[in-house]
Amino acid sequence: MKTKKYADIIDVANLANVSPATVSRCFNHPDKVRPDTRKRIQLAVESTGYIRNRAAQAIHGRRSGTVGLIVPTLDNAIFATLIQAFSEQLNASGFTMLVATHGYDLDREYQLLRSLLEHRVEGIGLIGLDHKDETYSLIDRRETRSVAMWNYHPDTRISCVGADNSEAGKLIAQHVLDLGHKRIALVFPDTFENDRAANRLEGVLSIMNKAGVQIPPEWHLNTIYSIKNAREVSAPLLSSPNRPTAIIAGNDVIAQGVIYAAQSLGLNVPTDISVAGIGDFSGSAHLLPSLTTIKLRSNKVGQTAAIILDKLINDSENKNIQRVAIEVELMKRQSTCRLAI
Amino acid sequence: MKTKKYADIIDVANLANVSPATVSRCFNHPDKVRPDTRKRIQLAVESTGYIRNRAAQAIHGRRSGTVGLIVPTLDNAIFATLIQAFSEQLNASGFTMLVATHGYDLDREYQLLRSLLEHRVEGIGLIGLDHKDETYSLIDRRETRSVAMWNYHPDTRISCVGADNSEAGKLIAQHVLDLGHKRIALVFPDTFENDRAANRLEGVLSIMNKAGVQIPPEWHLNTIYSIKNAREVSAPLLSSPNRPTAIIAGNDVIAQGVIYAAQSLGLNVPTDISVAGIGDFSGSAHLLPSLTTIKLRSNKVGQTAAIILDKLINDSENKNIQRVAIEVELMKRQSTCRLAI
DNA sequence: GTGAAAGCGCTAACAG
DNA sequence: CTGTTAGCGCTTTCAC
Repeated sequence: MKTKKYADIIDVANLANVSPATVSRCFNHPDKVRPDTRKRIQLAVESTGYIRNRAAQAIHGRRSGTVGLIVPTLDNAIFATLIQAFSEQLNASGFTMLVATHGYDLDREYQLLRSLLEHRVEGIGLIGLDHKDETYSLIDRRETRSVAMWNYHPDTRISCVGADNSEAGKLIAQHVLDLGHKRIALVFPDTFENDRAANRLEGVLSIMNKAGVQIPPEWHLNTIYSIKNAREVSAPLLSSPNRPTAIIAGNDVIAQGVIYAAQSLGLNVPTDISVAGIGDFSGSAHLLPSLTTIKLRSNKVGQTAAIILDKLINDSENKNIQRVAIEVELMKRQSTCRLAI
Repeated sequence: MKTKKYADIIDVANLANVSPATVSRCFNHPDKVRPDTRKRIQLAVESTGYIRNRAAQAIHGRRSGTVGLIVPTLDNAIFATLIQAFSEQLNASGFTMLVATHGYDLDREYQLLRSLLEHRVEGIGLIGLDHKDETYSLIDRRETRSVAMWNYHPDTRISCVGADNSEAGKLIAQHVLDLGHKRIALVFPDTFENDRAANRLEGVLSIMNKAGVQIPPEWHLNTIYSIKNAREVSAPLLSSPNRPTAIIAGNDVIAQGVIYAAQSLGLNVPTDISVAGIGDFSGSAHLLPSLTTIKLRSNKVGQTAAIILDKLINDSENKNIQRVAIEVELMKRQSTCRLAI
């Protein structure tokens, strides 16, 4: 004797006096089932406590109803907004999101992609454009719909949507130059396997170069994404008698650390030193002083990416690579000011 | 003629000159397959580009290899650390995490639970202890291994691991009282469908009561989780001539908003007004002034929860409800000080 | 240690 | 509109 634990589609069918096929149809093509039959099935579902088995659905090579997302880390305000928007938009299209984090290890990213593919995700969201060749080939080979978020680039192997980080770097650099600064320092995260930071830096440097402004190597500081580290790393620079008049930080968290370093050394931001960030994180507008930065609209990036992915998955037509640049915008606020003469 | 797109277990079997059954065994019980056979299969897997189909596995009522996580939102530093730790520990046990967000809507949470169950997750992580009765019954009915994170309580329907938020409230309240304050205001988020905030508030109030300190209703402010809103909401209170000498905020983000409100009104924190938070978010130690708060160790909560869930899933023995309280700790920092006489 | 065969729960034709 | 039939890709008894 077999004791089934949970109701399956057959139990529902029996109770509703229809065939399993009809029950199945009722879920997948409700319009093809007569309303009263539908109601009977609905009732049977409730009274049996039946819960569909997506796995059994997915086996037909059909929809698994999941989309994978691979991010470096969740423990970071940086991606939070992005992921939230991505996830919400995806949910609205009926997908459930499988998330995995690789901790900035691209080998791990490849492994995670394989693992998500085992779950037969219908699409993949990635962060950035810097991925292993294996990762790209696997995506190609399985023809996995995919979209890279965060970074826009006109020439990519997969669809992408993101801010033009190079443009962001240029904008903030130009702003600082426009204020008359020439003695400028940089506090950036490591650009290794982090193309966002690399692009921003490249943007900043290109504008500096064009303006003929040199940044001495010892004024190009390296930090991790942490207020604490940024603060520690920039303190020596700020306490030097020969300090810069402006600092451009690789992102807002770093900028916040720099501001704290300055303030605890008794420097006024911005009159003693201007500080600019990139990212416009939630909260940046409400710091004291409020932070001049570049708005990246990460929620729009996440949402747009989800829409593109949905289209890639559902429109058998539009299989071409889509590339969307989300505008960046200079947010002039209190932490930067014109250089006193 | 059938054109299969991707290699399946049969292709692998043919290439390796074994039966599909052996290939399957090779994945699931490698020790039951001779090493050289195993190697041959391994080779065939690589050359065919075969990727296992978890869905087909899951259909046998066996492991889906996924665990579900339902959180109110991802767009919030509050849960980021927790989720990251949970996810990492889960990954270490070989699970992939399915994440869904309900935006603080508990009806939606129930729907998401159903949806995750459709994917046959092997376990569920939830935030908080406040859930619909349907949610709890569904978990019971399907005997879903589950763990509630964030909040500890000695009497729960499912396993839980979290900080004792009531204790956190008590600790911070006692600290403020110990500093001699009697004119104390509260800035808290809405406690509706948010048991963490409710427990913290209850802890604070119980200590206040015990000490005979009354908090006038107009000094009990309500805000959402945002620096901006907290700042706006607390400004009127702070600019009143008859202002409190200390403010306890429902969490660190709110506390930061309160501090900014005070500072932009020209008040010194802590000499003019003490401000305390709860949570010890990353960054709180590096604010200016650094924030006195209660450390909640959310990474430990997430990690412990994942370990418990893994145990619940894999140890057929230990099916009892587990409850773990993660210690809270007062972090005395610069934003509070003894009341000047 | 390995293969053959019988499903797992569901869905997509195809009839009716 | 609904039922019948034939699998999807894999795992698991049972033999061998």
